[in-house]
Amino acid sequence: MAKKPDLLPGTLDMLILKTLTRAPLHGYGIAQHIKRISDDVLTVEEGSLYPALQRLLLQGWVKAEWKMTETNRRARYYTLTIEGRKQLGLEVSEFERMIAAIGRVLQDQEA
Amino acid sequence: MAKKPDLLPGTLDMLILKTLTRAPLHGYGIAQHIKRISDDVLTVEEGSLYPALQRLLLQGWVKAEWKMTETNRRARYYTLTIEGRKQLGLEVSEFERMIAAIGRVLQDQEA
DNA sequence: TTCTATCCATAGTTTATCTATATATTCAAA
DNA sequence: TTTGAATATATAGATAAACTATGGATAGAA
Repeated sequence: MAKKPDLLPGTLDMLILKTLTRAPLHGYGIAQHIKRISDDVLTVEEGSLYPALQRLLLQGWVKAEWKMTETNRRARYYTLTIEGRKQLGLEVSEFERMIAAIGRVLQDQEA
Repeated sequence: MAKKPDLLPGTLDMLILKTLTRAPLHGYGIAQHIKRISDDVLTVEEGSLYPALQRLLLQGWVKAEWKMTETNRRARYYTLTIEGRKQLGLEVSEFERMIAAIGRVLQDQEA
């Protein structure tokens, strides 16, 4: 039996960037937000999350800053950059183009 | 600049299985069909296609048979099995569940 | 004080896709 | 007639993303 994936591969960076359009947020909060808004369908494992955040930093799509949370915990807050916002737009367009194309294949009638 | 992917990772098996609901077909024809029906958005590279077909055979979701094409060429025709049809249903449900969840994240309003 | 939730991070594995390459045949064009 | 494009299969090796499994640390509640 094939196990259900936690994510659609290739969509994690987009989901993180989108989450950061609301406000700067730390990694743990990003993962929580994605899980909650998706009604528990999408789960971001730590082993996927932190490498993804490193990628985004390296690309200059987010910047990071250590701060204290409301509950007095040390956390690294990520903020979307201008380039990151642009990148999000590109990724969303491409994603929509892809799922529309997949939709055409899936809806193609047999017989 | 990130290169546009040819496919959304994780969706190829589903696309192949769906293509085979129409009629048995050889690998080359499957790739052509997906490309055509998707309006050239989805391109299945040979290095993705043939390993995918091996996976599907191994899982018992398709069976294969060598035949001659209409143009008198030797080709391996793949046929969807009962299990393959069932699997397709599962994969389509899961895919739709995922994209609906991603849609909720993407549509979440900032501000 | 012990457990749960919050928070970060990396090492190593797995898996899918892609690039590149190899082989072979048919048919049309030059 | 030979050359190239399209048809057809397949694998090896590289790349990249995600996952499993760890490890560490602190706050606050029970």
